[in-house]
Amino acid sequence: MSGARSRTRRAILSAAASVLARDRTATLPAIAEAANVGRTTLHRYFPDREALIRETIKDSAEVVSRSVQDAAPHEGPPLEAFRRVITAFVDVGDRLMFLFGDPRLLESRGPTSQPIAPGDPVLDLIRRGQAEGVFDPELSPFWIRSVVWSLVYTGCEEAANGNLPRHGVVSTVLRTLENGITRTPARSS
Amino acid sequence: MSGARSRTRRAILSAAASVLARDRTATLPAIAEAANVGRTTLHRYFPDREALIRETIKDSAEVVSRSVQDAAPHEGPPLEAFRRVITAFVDVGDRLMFLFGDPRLLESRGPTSQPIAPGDPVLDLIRRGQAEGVFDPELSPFWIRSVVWSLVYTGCEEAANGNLPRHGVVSTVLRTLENGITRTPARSS
DNA sequence: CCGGAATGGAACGTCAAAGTTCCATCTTGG
DNA sequence: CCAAGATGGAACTTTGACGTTCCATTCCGG
Repeated sequence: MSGARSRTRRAILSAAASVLARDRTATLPAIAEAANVGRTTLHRYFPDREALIRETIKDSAEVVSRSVQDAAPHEGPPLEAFRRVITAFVDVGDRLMFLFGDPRLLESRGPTSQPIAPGDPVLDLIRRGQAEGVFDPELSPFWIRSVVWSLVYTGCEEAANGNLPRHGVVSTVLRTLENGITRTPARSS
Repeated sequence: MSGARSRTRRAILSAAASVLARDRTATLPAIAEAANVGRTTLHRYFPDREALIRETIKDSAEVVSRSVQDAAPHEGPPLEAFRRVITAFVDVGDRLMFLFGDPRLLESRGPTSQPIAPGDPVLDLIRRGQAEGVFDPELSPFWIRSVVWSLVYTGCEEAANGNLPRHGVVSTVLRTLENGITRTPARSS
């Protein structure tokens, strides 16, 4: 694959994730325009809408997965690793909002498929945190993971709407995740 | 408006919220079938899709708002009132998932419109809780409200997917909201 | 500089959803 | 019981996205 093709393909996938994150009913022409390519070109790379969605999911999953791996979730104290992971998530907020914006997206593609992080390092991190007595052992690791996604998603949304400064997303999400919404009762860190 | 018309209208609005919550691209025939009415009847009540969506939002907002008011958020200790509100939210989970499932829904309808709870009692409750030293005063009330919606939504979703027992949603969401995901360090209740 | 690759635009056919009309049937209040 | 209202089904037109084809133009590596 030539350099041009590779570049065009990435541009389309990136634009698709971004546009579809905000409106999953976005038309193909709209996506093509966002990617600065003609509608014809889009069809040349992805025969139909279904293929585009499928490839965009795959690509976004890879981007997110790589971002998480770079955060080295299995190294260091759980809370610190956790902070790195959250930061990584926020950095790829667009892809995350695309992947989790549509509840049906991740279900409808293959049974028990785990598009995000095969062998999910985040789940491992959560379990490790519980084993070391840092995370609440009474909450299911799956629930905790859902909460993490949910709050990161909400943080990105608030930032997108201007209700929260970009740089404040990570700290706000982290504070909420660690303490909930109640006043912090001077805990032994 | 006769009794029959009123009943049919409610059935359509309820079905629309339920179906659209799971798939916002659902067709009108699908909604009509879910409401047990003919497609013709649906068009008789709502001229076009736009009108149906608009009225469904309005109706769902009223249902949620009434549910919150019944929870008496301004009475009693903030934490207890808060528990009642969360329970009320989960009870109308279908409507909530419809209202917040699409980020564009609440933005695109009227500028600065606050379809949910005009004069929002939930915000008042949050502010009261902060004033009384129960809720974290460093988090924005708007952020806290978003977190509440987000976690209730996630809880309903997990329940819908069978990952969480119906009756456990409220307690799990509450525990997470109050403590976050970290181990609870024997706090003075 | 050149030839193939890549792109964009225009035009066309296809198709499903949306919206409309008409009429037969059923329900219901008086 | 009866008439007005409410409903459902069938058939039709319209609309817009989708997918395809063809060709002119631009880009880029050799």
